[in-house]
Amino acid sequence: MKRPTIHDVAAAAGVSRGTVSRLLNGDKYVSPAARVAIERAISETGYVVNRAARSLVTQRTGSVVMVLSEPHEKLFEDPNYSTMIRVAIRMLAERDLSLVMMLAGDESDRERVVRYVRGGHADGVLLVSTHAGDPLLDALHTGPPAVSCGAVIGRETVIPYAAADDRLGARQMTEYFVSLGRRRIAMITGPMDTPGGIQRLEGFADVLGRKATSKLIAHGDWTQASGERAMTELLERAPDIDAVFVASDLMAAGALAALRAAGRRVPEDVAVGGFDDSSVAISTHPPLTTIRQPLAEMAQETMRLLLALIDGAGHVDPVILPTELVIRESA
Amino acid sequence: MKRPTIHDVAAAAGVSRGTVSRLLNGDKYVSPAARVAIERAISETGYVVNRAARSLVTQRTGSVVMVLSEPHEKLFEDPNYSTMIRVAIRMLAERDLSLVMMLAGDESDRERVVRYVRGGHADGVLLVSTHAGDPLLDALHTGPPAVSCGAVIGRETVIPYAAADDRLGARQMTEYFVSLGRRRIAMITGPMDTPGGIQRLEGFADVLGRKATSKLIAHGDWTQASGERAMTELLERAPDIDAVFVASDLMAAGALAALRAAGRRVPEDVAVGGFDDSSVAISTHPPLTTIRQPLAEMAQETMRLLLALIDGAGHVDPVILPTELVIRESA
DNA sequence: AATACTTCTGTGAACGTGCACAGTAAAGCT
DNA sequence: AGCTTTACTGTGCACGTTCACAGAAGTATT
Repeated sequence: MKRPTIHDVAAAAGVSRGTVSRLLNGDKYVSPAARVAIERAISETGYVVNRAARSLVTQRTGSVVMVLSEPHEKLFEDPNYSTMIRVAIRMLAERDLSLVMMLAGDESDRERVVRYVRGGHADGVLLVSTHAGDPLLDALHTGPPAVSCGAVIGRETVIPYAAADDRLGARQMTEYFVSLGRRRIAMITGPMDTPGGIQRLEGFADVLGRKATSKLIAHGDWTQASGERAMTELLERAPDIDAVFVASDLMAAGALAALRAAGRRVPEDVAVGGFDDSSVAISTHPPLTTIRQPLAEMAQETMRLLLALIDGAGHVDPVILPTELVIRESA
Repeated sequence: MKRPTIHDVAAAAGVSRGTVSRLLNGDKYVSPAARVAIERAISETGYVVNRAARSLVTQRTGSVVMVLSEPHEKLFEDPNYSTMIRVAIRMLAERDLSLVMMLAGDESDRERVVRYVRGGHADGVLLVSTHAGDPLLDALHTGPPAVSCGAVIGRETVIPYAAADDRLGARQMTEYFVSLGRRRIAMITGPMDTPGGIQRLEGFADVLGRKATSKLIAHGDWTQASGERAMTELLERAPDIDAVFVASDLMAAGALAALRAAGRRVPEDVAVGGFDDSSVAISTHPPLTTIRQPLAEMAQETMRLLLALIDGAGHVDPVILPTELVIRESA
């Protein structure tokens, strides 16, 4: 059996297509009598508007595409995405928009994304974890509005974003270490081509000044294994470390393992601070003292920016949200 | 500037729409000369086919919808989803299909999903973590093909699925405990309206027979907190427990915390076994001995089933994949 | 030489919708 | 009474594509 069209509804309600269309699109100028007749006809026939036909004439698609730019292997290690996805679906659904997901891990992926967006298949683009200098960015310059959750390095003024105040968070943790009387404070950073990588290090340096020597700084790539590696390295370079600020909880979990292997007690010998307040923070032993990022709000604000742009706002300002120190047992 | 249409391409190549359309849709009967002319015209104009227009006539949408049926709060605690999403995007992209995400946490969500699917906006439906008796299921009976990652209780014969052999996995872990000489083996299950909840308990009982008394069984809801609660409960009921099989790694992390709080050493006093081999398994202390589920393969097989059905296969058989014991330090 | 087949091409119709426009009837105003 | 305004309704066209069909040109078969 064929799906009912707007024609069928109109016939059942004894009006014309135009009137049904007006009701559907929230136009005024529909008489109360027509309104009830149409509403009844819709529920009787089980009519659902055909998005394809609508898109064809309105030049809008009713969907937003979320582009995940992580290389494939380590995609989704970060619980960050989950929140973003959930919030995006939710806020889009309210406006009857749907969320399409695409990967942009390698060149062919990126090409596909560009074709998709250029082809006018999305009303908006939601960038997640896009790295500096991603070739995608140039291609996206034209086309529907794009926003990012977390700043895109080098495009801060071009691509609106909502992000946590990474630098503030790093300062909060470092100051906390100082207040505890720790003297030799090290840091494990994220990749230096990500905002979190750069700004958390900046916050660390803000507090420690010249005491933040390169000997006390090691780099990771957000993975647990890299955290473990970096910690081992730090312990070799500076065995007298009494605190370490790790730029993510997952890496901190790795650092804990390395410290345990080296026979250091946490927090007695070495205080450990994480970042994110993700679910791993409470599954480690000891539970991690960390910096809470307001993930849900970040996602919400990102979506707010995108929706505003889709609605025709010419310009929107980035949003920076405060972080918060969460004290548990690792420091 | 307007986007080029198939007309523009045809004009640029000096042929008619029909010929371009034939080339695009892989039809034979396109002369070599026309072929090169069209291909050149496409790349010169930057033409991208308009999916809405195509959908309108083909009655296909070029997209598959993934329906996440978790209640909102605890959505995505499970890394399971991430793999499924990644694999789905990947396999769909190969066929130029896109993935749309929808939530079905509450009644209004479900209604939206039904409208969407009934409205013909998806060529296939991908169910994830759908609970027994979900009202969505009846509504989905008609419409495009639907499959599930993990069995849907009560619909095993109606909705094809790919899943891990939960029962086998549970047997593997329980037998391992027995082989270690453990005598008082307890279990923390998942919710009893999920396949993982039911079948992992069945496997446990398969091995222990009447020794699996209700005193030694507690129920959780997959969350870490519930694992901790259940463990505490078990310790009260049966203080002489020397092993516990926990139906998920996340709950096992909770159980570890409870054991630590009770002063039991792991694995010396109590051996702990998890299930999933998710990322938390290596971030706990001690790292969890667990049952590996082949998540990626499960996702792949699920997609294979769905794609086969979309291609017109009338019937496909469920796929059950073997699990594997991963020995770490908790048992 | 006539016929049939193969390979290729162009054309018109249809898919279901929104929108501009024309039109109607009633009410309000001068 | 005539004119303008308001509230509402119906109609034709366009959106960009695929598909069925008709037909042309060349080749093989009788």
